[in-house]
Amino acid sequence: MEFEKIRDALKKKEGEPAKIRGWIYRKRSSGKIVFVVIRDSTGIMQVIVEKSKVAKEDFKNADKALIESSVEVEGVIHEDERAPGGKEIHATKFNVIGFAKEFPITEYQSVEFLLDNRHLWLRSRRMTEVMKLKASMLKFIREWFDENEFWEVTPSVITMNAAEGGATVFSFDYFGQTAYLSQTAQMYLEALIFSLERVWSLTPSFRAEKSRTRRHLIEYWHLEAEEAWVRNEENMKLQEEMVSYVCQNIAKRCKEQLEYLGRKPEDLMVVEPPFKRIKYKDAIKILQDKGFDIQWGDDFGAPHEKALAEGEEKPIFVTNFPVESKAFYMKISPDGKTVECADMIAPEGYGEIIGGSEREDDIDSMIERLKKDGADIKNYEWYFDLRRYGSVPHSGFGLGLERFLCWIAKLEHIRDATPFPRLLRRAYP
RNA sequence: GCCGGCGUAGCUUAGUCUGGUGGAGCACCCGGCUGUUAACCGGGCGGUCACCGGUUCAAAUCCGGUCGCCGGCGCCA
Repeated sequence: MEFEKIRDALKKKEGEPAKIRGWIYRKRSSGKIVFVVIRDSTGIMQVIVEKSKVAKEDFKNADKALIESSVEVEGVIHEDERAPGGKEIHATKFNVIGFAKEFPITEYQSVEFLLDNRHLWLRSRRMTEVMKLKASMLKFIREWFDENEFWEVTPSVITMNAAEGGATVFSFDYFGQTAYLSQTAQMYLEALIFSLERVWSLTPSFRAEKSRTRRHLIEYWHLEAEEAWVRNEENMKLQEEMVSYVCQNIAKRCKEQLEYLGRKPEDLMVVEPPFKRIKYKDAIKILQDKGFDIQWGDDFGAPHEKALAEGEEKPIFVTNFPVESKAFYMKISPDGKTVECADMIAPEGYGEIIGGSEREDDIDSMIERLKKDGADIKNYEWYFDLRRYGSVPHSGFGLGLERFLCWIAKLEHIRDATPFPRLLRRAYP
């Protein structure tokens, strides 16, 4: 008989044989009977080991094996309302594969301790459900891009182009030259649209910002797309369609994970196009009316984003930010003061999850803005070439995958949206 | 960079204000129990009170410094 997943064993009927393997999740013993709850990647199931029903050695091992020991179990299914899930296995064989030492993570846990023991905490139900949700998100994202004729591409993470609007970069020695860890794949994606037209990529991005908030990771997964022949308005349409597609599929197909994490599927089912669009200048007025001390030219902080999305069930777009507050590659609007950009702000205070824009095609304008940022123009020559050889209107956007997941999974801190978070003071384990 | 908080057993903590032999729960070990639900009952093991210095007859406790961590702001996705 083959091993089966706990999910499948739980579907079996009274009296059927079962054979599972996994890790001890909980254990209680009572003299001549041991209750062992086994965990595998699909769920948990209680196993009953009775002294009179198994080999002497098997009972002894079941009795002494500590939590997180790895085990193989054979037995018979019994329906019993006292068991979690309503079914349990009465063991005929109980084989310990790896005896666990005393597991450090117990009933009481602090944030710091769990981060120190992240490699073990990943086994928790909570982290497991979050990682499953993340995998599902990626699956639906791929589906959507595939159905909308985007090509997935694999740009480099090592780059010589340092600047993206003043955000701090990690630098390192590249055989005698200074190279950087990428903060965005955007410029490489722009190069690829001249053959593939619509491209997207998923890469790690690195920000050496000394940010210490629940919305920042030093290393995060950056989902970026770039589209030829697309202007800002259509760019927003693509974003809201993609985000809605992911939300609705998560709501329909990941109920178990959502329920465990406390996110109602209905919250995500309502996410559908179109999303509300607010121009920056109107957003400023709204914020002033709400009592914020903010004026034209100021960038939004977390409290501003939260206030703007207050009462919204769906994300909103804030468009047309002042030229000075955005990156050199964003196309300047006809008014000359703002750029053709849009930030997507998630509801419930989760903040900005997407930044996107139509791209500038005027080389002189870009050079002027780059110089203001103190960038070395010669590293951008290749990028200007893209405007010299058959330039087309084009747009793109970048989504912080962990921020998106934070909102979807209703997480309190972005560190839980990734298995090994890189934080300001922590890169171990 | 700025503001705030916390470091006591493997873990979670009481004790710090008001100085006088550091208590408990969990985990683990031993014993008991044939239906437990993060079981229960009895016993046991476990502490350089983050580190350095100062005050004092006496410091976990008061003072100064160092280190580590957490929360928030700013910046950003």
